[in-house]
Amino acid sequence: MARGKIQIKKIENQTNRQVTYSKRRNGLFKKAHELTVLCDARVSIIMISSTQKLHEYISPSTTTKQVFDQYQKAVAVDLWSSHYEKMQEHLKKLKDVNRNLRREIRQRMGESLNDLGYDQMVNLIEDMDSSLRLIRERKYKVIGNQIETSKKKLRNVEEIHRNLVLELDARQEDPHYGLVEHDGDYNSVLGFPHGPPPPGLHGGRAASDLTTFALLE
Amino acid sequence: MARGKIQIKKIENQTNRQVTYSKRRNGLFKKAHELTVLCDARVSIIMISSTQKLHEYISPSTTTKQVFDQYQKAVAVDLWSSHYEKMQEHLKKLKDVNRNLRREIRQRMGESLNDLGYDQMVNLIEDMDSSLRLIRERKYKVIGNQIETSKKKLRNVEEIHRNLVLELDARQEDPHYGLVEHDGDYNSVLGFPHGPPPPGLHGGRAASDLTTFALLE
DNA sequence: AACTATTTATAAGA
DNA sequence: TTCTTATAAATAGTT
Repeated sequence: MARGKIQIKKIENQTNRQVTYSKRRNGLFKKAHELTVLCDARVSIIMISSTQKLHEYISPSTTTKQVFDQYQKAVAVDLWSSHYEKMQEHLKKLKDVNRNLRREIRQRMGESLNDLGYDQMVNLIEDMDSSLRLIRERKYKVIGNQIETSKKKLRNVEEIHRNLVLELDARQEDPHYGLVEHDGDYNSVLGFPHGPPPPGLHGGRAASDLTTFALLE
Repeated sequence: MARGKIQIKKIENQTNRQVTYSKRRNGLFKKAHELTVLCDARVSIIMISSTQKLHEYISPSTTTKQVFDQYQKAVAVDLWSSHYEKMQEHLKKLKDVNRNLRREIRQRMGESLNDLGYDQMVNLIEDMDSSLRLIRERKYKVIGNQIETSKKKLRNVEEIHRNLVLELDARQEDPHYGLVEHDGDYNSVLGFPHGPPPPGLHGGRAASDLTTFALLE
């Protein structure tokens, strides 16, 4: 309507469209407000842009809800229920599921058994028995892993100990053998972070096979 | 806006107001429609005149209800603020509880055991063991009850049998003893609804102690 | 409902 | 987004 007439058809340029939307939205809201004041009317405008953004105008003399209610009375359409009802339904379903889950747990804990028929009870026992077997298996596996880990650590400690002894022997024969400065700390690596090292392990300096440490992890 | 500027304030002249309302309403709807087309937007306008007449514009691409639903989703928090938020919270809590319950059941079924520490696993096993004992106890009790019931039934049957035998003996001595018409059906009462009566039980007529039947239930 | 002088809205450009 | 401005569109008051 200015600097050239325009056709009323979709503006393809995204930016242009956005700008026009913003400008005309303001224009529309201004007109709506003038109408509200001049004619003592109530106006509700809700707009959703092509980017799904929502804007609204509502006459100061009322609320959107009031206008909606009036509209409902006139058109006999229920505008409010759908949202609320869906939520209520969802809530109810969740509560049901919840109740059932609780009951199942109670039964698995030996309560509320009156709800169960004899056959169901037999099934439950079978199920729990096999579950228990599974869990016990798992427990044994965990124990086994722990033992395995302990054994590995022990083997490593023994290995290091053997090396140290060999080294010591070598040094007693030749005091200059393999003398290298090194501040590695066996204790923390071997799982003795603060306590004294076990007998036979004199930590502090080491010149021997460092690849051993990689195996420790 | 033509032939003289006007103040934006209520038009007191009733007729004038009505005319302006009509003109500007058309203007507003036209603008709304242009906006709809130019910017690919959706617009809903509801107007209520000072005489309580209702007019609406809705973009052809949608329905008033759709726009309302969208509006509700966007601003529901403002409209039924506390209620809606509480519901949302409740829903969330229920979902959480639900998730935990499911996890517990899964663990009790020997799944998702990675989530459990060793001690927790030991506790679970203890718990399930004692639960299993409870359920087995219950099962044995049910079995016991069933046996008890069967025994009672058997005793009753024997009792009735004895009475019949006594009665028969009495009648053989005196053919007129206790002769009374009666169509009671022992079989259904004693748990033989359709099959033949067991040997020694000749159902059909009975003249003796009817209080026995009350005990059968 | 039509007319039209004038105000207002706004498209395009910055 | 905001400002500018030439021009299109809306409309107040009149008929």
